[in-house]
Amino acid sequence: MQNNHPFDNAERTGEAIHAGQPLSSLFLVSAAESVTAGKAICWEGDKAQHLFQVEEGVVRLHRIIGEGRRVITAFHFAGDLIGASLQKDFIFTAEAVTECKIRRISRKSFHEEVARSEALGPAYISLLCQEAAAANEQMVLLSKKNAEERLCSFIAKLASRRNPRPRQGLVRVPMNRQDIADHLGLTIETVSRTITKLASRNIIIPEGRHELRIVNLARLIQLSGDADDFSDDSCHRVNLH
Amino acid sequence: MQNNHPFDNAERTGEAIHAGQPLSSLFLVSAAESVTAGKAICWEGDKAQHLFQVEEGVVRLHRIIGEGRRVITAFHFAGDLIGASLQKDFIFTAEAVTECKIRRISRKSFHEEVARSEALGPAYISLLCQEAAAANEQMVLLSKKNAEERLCSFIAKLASRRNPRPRQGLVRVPMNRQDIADHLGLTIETVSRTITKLASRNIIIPEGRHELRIVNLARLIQLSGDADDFSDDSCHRVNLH
DNA sequence: ACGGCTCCTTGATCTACATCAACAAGCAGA
DNA sequence: TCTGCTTGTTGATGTAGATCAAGGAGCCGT
Repeated sequence: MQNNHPFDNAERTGEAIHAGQPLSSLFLVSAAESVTAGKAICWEGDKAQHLFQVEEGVVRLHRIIGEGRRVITAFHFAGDLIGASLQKDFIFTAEAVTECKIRRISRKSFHEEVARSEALGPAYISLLCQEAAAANEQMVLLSKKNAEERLCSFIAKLASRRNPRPRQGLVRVPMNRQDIADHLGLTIETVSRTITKLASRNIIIPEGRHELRIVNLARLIQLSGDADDFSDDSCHRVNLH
Repeated sequence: MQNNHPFDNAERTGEAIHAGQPLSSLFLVSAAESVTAGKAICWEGDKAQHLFQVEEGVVRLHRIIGEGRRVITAFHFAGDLIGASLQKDFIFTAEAVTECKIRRISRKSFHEEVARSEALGPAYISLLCQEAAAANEQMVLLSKKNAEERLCSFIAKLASRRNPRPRQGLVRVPMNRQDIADHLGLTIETVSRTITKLASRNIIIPEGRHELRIVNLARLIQLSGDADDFSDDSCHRVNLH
């Protein structure tokens, strides 16, 4: 669909993703399923009978509210679980951003296995806590950051993730502008303009639609607005208030 | 501080809050502590050595990002736990909105007890899932709802919660306008104007600073924009896209 | 290599909400 | 009851980002 280089977009995993993640082993009992880019994996409102693991590729989770407003609450990459924090129904629709390989396990056996094993319970809880922390970050972003800060936060997060191409500051951006916009609470035009502006300031260089070269990571992080940064004039403004 | 009628603001609980919530029992070993309105219970960045339970009153969780921008990620009411979804450090500052009574338990014993008991594990996981769902709702609100929808969502949620005054549609609003603004990603002025507008349309009637009479709950919910509402013309617009 | 897609960029204009600025309403303390 | 302080309301104006509109760039199938 929007995926021109399936092999480039797909994040390689091998069995690497199953190394540090005890929960991953649960998914190995089932065969990997291929999902074409753009296709749904599960639907908001359906009974959440399975959990999924992304083995290869990128997945977006979204919700629609009246009049076709779409919110992408999260992207999931190779190794990530989908549906861990659900109780009954899916509260999001999951769709493949790129060509994906996923595995699934029934919610029932998942919980049985977690109950059975010593190690799995803590791993599961830890995962839920990480999701909570991510959700918190996103709330802060959506609540108080401006367009530039949102983009910088997003790009910095993409860059910090083990990217499949370890080449000099080159970050893969598997999702299209509309996905980014719907994740950051902006429009496609604002995303585009902001990227252009960051490029003109020589912080990043777009290389095609799906790659960004990070020229100045330190500045990018600074501009992301999570600032433990009291180096410049921001101090003064704090004191003013 | 901003609490003029301490007895009215405080949510009564007795032992009622410990009924349906297995995790609550863990907190009964410690004595209840009183917290004056406006005082902090824990600080962002500190080691999260305790979990808290609100026994009486209302607590706000917030984070500050550069230049004094404050985001209130959640309010917690009688019966709610604070810090359940943390791993190491507090990622928020918790402050009493009203005069509060809280109990605490060390993170260590909490996890020991959860590991020990059959019933506690699932209750804990269930709590984490509920928090995740709430965080998702908030992301949608902050990402795509306009000021009116945000206010209506907020008021409807307040109303749906067992309010201490069961009188005809009268909802207590313990927090001040600034708190509401920082929770909804708006300014104090916009909150004020939007309430005035809803009042002029006879959907709510403000009674003093800390109470709202809900005149038309159905309309309020409609306006909150979570619309499973395909009754009116919204259908057409969906089809257009 | 040529239409015909879809996705992206750029420019012009509009608008919801923020910001700035009074002022009013409560309440607290003398 | 008056005085002062904090919180909330209302109005005037400004602006970041949305919306509207028009190309341009990359990719696909033929």
